[in-house]
Amino acid sequence: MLSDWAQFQPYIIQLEQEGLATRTFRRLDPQRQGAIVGAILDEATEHGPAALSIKRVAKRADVAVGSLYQYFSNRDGMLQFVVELCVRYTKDAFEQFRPYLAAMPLRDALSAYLVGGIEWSKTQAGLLKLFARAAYQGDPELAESLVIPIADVLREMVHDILSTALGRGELRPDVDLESATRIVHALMIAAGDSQLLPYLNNYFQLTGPDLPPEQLVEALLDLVIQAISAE
Amino acid sequence: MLSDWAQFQPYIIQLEQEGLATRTFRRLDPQRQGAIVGAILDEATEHGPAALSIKRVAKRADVAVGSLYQYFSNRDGMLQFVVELCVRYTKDAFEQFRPYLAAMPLRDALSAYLVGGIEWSKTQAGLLKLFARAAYQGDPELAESLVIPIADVLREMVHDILSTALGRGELRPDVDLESATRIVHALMIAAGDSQLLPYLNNYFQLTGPDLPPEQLVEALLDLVIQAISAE
DNA sequence: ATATAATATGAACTAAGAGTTCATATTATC
DNA sequence: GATAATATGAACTCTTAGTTCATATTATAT
Repeated sequence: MLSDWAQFQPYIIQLEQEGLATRTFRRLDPQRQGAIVGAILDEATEHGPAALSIKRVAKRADVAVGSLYQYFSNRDGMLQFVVELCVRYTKDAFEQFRPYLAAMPLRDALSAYLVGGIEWSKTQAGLLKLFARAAYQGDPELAESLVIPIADVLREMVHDILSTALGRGELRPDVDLESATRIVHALMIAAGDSQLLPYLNNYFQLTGPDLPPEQLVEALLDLVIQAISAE
Repeated sequence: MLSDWAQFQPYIIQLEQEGLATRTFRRLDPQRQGAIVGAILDEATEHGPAALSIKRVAKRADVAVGSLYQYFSNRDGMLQFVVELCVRYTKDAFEQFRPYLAAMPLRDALSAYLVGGIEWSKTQAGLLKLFARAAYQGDPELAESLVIPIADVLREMVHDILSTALGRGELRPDVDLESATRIVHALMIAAGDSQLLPYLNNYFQLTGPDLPPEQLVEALLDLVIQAISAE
């Protein structure tokens, strides 16, 4: 279920104007809208967005296939709709937090970024989950329209956090900001995604019987701080 | 092309005895064997092992579909064959390097592990590439038979490297070995895979215009050393 | 040289699943 | 009560998968 569905309205209006969804879809009662978008997201994260199937989405949302064709032009249009919804909503959400995070002390900022990102992804919608699934799939089309735009925002946020910390003298003066940003960005992704998509932890093995998620986060922050912070 | 094909013979004999390949396949001339295994690996890393298609493999290896059924019982058997080949060969290869890596100074060991792992994966065969592709796909069956076994070996190697370094007093005495192992393991994976499967770098963004692979490796090692090494 | 076994081949079959359409039923609106 | 809007899912086409098997080819043995 998608909480606080109202906040998606502006995006839906915008996407209707761009022809990615029909008037009929916009005028749908919100519960049905939510069920449909939720079903698309769930399907896309389960099988990967490239294998998104209209028939499965219809069954999952408890809606007729024919109806989906009243809402979207076709399968690709449907996928494009959720992809755009995902990109815009996620970007805006992160942009909103950006100044607050940059203003926090380094460790608090990284912690809030990671923990907040995970929590947000879990509760708000499968949006960031969908994004992660797309990223690990390698579809060239989604790379351009989805993966790179959001990955850029995420990396820029880490960059912001680190560069303001550097400005405040919290970092060792000899750290290379660019490479540190990239490495921390990748670490945050690995830690976040192995909680969001548990099967990834089979590979990354970041958490385990001896190291529950909360403890991992602490250890991760300790390590990063130890590596780049002054003293 | 698979270099040094002879070294795979023992594995093929073993797998024949276990019924994963036929006598006919074992007696095939090596060039044909290599072409087939190469085609399977290429297909599996391109579309992901779960979507491995016999017809595409046949076309790629320039062999008739019917022939593949003389070599393997069916599609699943074919997949199981390469998966087992991958697991056993990769595990053995890493086990072989293990003592050497553990004996090296920390930074050299990590560097050799990462750079060597990448080079090995590129030249020897698509074996480790296939493994990485499987890991990012989330198929539960492959998780048990492929991802977890190899990921365990990789993590154990990092653990070995770090724990012997600790024994030699190269690490800060207060580092937590377990969490450090897991974090370094994940970092190595992210760095290695974003070179092996370039589309991953769209997400991890570890390398970029300002940071070519070689420089990233240096930066990564610097950061890890700074974080956990004594002084 | 001939007979026999081993191997190679790809057209043909079956089956599942995809995307899409559309005639019809239902609901809302005026 | 009439007209427009929306909902529906069976039916269609198409692609592609896995698999089989009758036949052709090649190797081996006598």
